[in-house]
Amino acid sequence: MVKLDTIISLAKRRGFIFQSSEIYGGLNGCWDFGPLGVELLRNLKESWWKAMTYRDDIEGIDAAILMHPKVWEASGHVSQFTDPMIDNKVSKARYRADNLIEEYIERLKKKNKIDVANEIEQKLSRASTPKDYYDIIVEYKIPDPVSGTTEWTEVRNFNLMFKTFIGAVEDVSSTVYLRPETAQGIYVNFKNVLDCSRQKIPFGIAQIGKAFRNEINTKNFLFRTREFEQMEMQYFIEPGTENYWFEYWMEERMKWYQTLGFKPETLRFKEHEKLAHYANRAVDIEFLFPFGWGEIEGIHSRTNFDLLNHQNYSGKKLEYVDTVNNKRYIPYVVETSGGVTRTTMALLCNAYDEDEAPTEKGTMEKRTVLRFTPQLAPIKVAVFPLVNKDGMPELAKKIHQNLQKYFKSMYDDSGAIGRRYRRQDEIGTPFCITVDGDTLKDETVTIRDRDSMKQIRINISQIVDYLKKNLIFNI
RNA sequence: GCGGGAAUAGCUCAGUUGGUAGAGCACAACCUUGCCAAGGUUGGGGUCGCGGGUUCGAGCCCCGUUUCCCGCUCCA
Repeated sequence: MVKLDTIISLAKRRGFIFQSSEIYGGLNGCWDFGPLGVELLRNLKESWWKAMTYRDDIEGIDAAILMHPKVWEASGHVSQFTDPMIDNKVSKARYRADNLIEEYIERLKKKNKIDVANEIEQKLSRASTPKDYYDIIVEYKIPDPVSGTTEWTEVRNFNLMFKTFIGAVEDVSSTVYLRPETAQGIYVNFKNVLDCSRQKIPFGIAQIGKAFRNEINTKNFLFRTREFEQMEMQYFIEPGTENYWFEYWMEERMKWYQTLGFKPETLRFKEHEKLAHYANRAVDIEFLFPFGWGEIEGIHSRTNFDLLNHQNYSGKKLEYVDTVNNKRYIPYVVETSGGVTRTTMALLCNAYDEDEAPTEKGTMEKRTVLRFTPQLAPIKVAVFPLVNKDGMPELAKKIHQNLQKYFKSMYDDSGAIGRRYRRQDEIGTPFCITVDGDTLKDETVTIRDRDSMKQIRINISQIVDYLKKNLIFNI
């Protein structure tokens, strides 16, 4: 397994990913995409957009990041997207207060102190404010597992939503949030899309966009960041059909990740045991990162939780009327929520490989190669003159300029030919075209394949068709 | 948030008991080169993460801080 350091170093060196505000010392957990990174990112999003919206039953939207504050009251984010944290003054360990209490209950149960355990459990189930949690911890003298002491700070609520202000006055009435998920932009537009699109249930709405969470910790390069991009699709269905559609989307989504070139053994489903308040089933698609398994997409059965709450909070009917079967209901939702940023990192990890390539002298040398599936590769094709004379550079440039109309192409005449192949290998360019002496005579060029390093010879007029054939998504 | 490690050129790193910075690769130009990098010549690029302090003098010592990595914790 490749080390994360290796990926970070290559990403920096070749212009995939830079640290945010690097000249000022960086900003914790924030990263910028460089020239190659942004191509990879856009190719990924393009692939998802096509897979989701190039079908009859899904429409796309692009909602604003800033939304009415009531959206987040209705969704439960204002009250529940919050971690009640408590610090032990001796060990300086920090815990989520509710987790601390739950662990204590478990320990009591193991010691057969069932009565006390049940009593605390009762109180925990009614607790919602920081003070509620604090009172339980004090009343039952719950100790710190690390230090064994009961010297606790107050419980403080960390809401994970970023706040900002609309207009000149910075107060409660002007407070808005940066969206912590893109899904709500879809729910609040459910009626609009339904009314304009002539869709019938079941149908979905897809969206790609940035979301923001004021995480206490960022971690593992792009994996946990405060600003990230999501690709989400909310599929609206008739209540009672959620199990069918859940299975359907699990399968569809896993198939899609496989078309991106992920090795099957690096992907798995992970069923959630503890469910969030809005869900009645949740499964993650996980990728095997250098640091272990990590979620890249969540598939959630969200019932009618969100639409029902938006109906209640807004006072606007969000029902679906099925005129054929004479039914009316608030639709259930099966959500597929993919992380664009995380998947881009996963693609880099998955693509990274080292093998051996022959040298001029006939020995073998280490070769670094990013094995992106051709459709995702930042640069699709590079064009070289074999040597810089006899009109080869001019002809190669002409071929490159023509290809640039269709594909991201690169021209390179610097250094030995083998070196130029290696440069392209390291950034994952799937095809390299070389103009040589024969090209001047019979208008044929060689096309060299990144993975096999094998070459075939074709006519200049066939290049575009050849590349098109190999660069179209097969989904 | 805790513990550990690290930060010197784009990357990987060296830098003597403190005496005002080097290598390899990369990059640019030219030459060479007839298919798998590390031939030649020349060149650009660093206030040693940032801020203080000690000192005649700090990349090196001290304090603070930022950022990254690893392990815990956390991830409605």
